[in-house]
Amino acid sequence: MRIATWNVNSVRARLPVVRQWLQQSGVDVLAMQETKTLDETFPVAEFRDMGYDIAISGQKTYNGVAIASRVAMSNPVKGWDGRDPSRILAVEIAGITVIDGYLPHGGERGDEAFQRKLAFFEGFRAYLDRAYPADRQLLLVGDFNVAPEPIDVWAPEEMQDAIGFMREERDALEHLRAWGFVDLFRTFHQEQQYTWWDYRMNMFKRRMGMRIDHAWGSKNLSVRVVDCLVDVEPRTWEKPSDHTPVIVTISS
DNA sequence: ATGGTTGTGCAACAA
Repeated sequence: MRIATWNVNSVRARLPVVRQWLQQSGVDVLAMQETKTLDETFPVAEFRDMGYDIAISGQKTYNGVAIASRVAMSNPVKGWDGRDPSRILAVEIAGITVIDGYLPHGGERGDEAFQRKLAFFEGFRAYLDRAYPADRQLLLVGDFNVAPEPIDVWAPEEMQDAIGFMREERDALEHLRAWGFVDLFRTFHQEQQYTWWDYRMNMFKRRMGMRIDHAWGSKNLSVRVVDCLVDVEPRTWEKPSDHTPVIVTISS
């Protein structure tokens, strides 16, 4: 089974690109972030036509998460403790709990949103401690808006104040990971690889990006994972998202 | 220091 995560930056604006990628990749599950639309205006029929059932937790204009699956999916849970329903969506698929997360961007140091970002990571970790036993088969995927290590950004020395690579953000990310997750991409690949490139300043063409989209497995899930890779291709297409998909392959 | 781009929705904000 293959499960992917992709910040699509508006599911309606991105429909042609998402359709093309789903058809050529043939992944079983796609967790999306920044769908930017209400559940009522989500293009459900378009996903059904491609053979995918859909779980949605959206809002107008901002945020929004959704999971498309062509294998049986059950027990959708929006948010954590009822909070942030447009950022967190969990479902059960083949005995695996898949959590789709769009973690806060946070802005610059000193912005109100920056402290809220750090508090989100702390609070969400505490929620995972309460909600899930450590032996659970758990897959946490999504746009975490933080790059973990120097290799995951294009200029680590000059980026100490860059959104997504500040010391406080990296510490918050590591604290969340320490629930018991394994960074699946880094387990299988040691090379530099980004998942997001700013639309501005030709950052993609200049190969200046960050690895801020992640797939993390609990111990008991990670032993079943046989690969995790980044598919850069859809970032080269017309009208792309600024992010590109990460794919996890799990042995049956 | 600012600007650069994209999406939503039609001005301004978020990323």
